[in-house]
Amino acid sequence: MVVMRIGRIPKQKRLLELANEIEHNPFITDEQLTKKFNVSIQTIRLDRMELGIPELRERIKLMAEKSYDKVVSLQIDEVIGEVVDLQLDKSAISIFEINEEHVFAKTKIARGHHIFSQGNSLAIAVIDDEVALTASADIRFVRSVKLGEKCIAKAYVRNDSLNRDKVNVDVFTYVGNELVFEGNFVIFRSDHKK
Amino acid sequence: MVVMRIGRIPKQKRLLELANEIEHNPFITDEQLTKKFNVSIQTIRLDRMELGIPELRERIKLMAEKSYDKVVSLQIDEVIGEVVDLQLDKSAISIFEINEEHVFAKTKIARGHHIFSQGNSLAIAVIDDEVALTASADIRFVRSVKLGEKCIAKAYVRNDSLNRDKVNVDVFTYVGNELVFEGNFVIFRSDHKK
DNA sequence: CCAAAAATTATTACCTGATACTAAAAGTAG
DNA sequence: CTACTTTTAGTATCAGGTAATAATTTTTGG
Repeated sequence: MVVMRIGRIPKQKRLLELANEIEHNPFITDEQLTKKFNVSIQTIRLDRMELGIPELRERIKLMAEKSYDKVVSLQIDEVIGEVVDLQLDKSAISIFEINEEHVFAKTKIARGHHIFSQGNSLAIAVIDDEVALTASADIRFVRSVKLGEKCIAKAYVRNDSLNRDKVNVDVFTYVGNELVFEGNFVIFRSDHKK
Repeated sequence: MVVMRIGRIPKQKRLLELANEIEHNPFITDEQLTKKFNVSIQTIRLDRMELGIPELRERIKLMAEKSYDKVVSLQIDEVIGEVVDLQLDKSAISIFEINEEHVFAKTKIARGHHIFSQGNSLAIAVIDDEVALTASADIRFVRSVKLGEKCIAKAYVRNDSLNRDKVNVDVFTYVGNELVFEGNFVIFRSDHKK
């Protein structure tokens, strides 16, 4: 068995530390790593091989590609959550999963505005109009939503409105069959073209 | 005056198209650009110089750094907007500037949920408690907010509440001295420790 | 203690996508 | 024709690597 003696840190430990170092500083070169670990550049490269960590240039390229995709997808998210059903001017359903970036670090409970955002953007999406803006809303958070839970929002357009420029949309959001949020949104529409 | 004859596109036009090409495909090499524009690689490089566009590797590095910063700052944003004044259990003020990612592409009007998010997170921040959650809210979007406008949200804790577990917070958001949003938030607090 | 195995270091050739610089050729205007 | 701009060509150099082969050092089993 291979057991390193004193004087230099053992290989296994170095591998762990190397992976860690690159993780939280992806912009470090092999050259700089040799100084950190007091080993030759070849050792660093063998280590990277073993760990399956690509070279600096590949790493930053991957990061850039990832963020580039994100920018594109950020412009796609006309709706917070994924619309699974849409009947214009009638009803709509969207699904939104709560993950780390949506919760309070301490409690792992979703921040209210994300739940609101899902409902609000669905209420906007269901309105078949060029320009639809939220005028006001009356909302209630029935119970808190936790990390990992899937929120299913259902929006219903109330057609009892007298005024054609204002539409009432009711939104109910569920986790499973438990109601977690409800809201009544008053939406302004620019001009109804149908 | 320099006016190019037929056969090749004029320099000024090429410069514009080059900037455009790199803008929406930052991962293109000078070599690939020579084929697109049918000029030598030196010309491409002179053009980049003139336009102040860095080389491929610099470009993707900048993108990666930007996204790396974003990941870090995403975890900092306990509050949407920048808190400029905070008197716990009394009042708070935050500033939030509307930029491209917050508006509808067509109209350049801010999506309602961002305005809501600023108000909601400020209402949470002003409550001096370990766990504070939004129970319900009654909100009104007074006028639409446009790209580039700075929203100043002011939150006031109403201390007329009988129930110590529920707190009412009023939020008024202004652009300049125009009211754009108002909301009354009912916040649940876990246990008041003072 | 000694030989085999493991780990590390050294060396060399090569790659991509550039910069920096010098020089020459081609096109264009007056 | 000539002054000027634009474009092309060529060379040297760089960073930050890959790939492969060999040599050296360290460790350990027995």
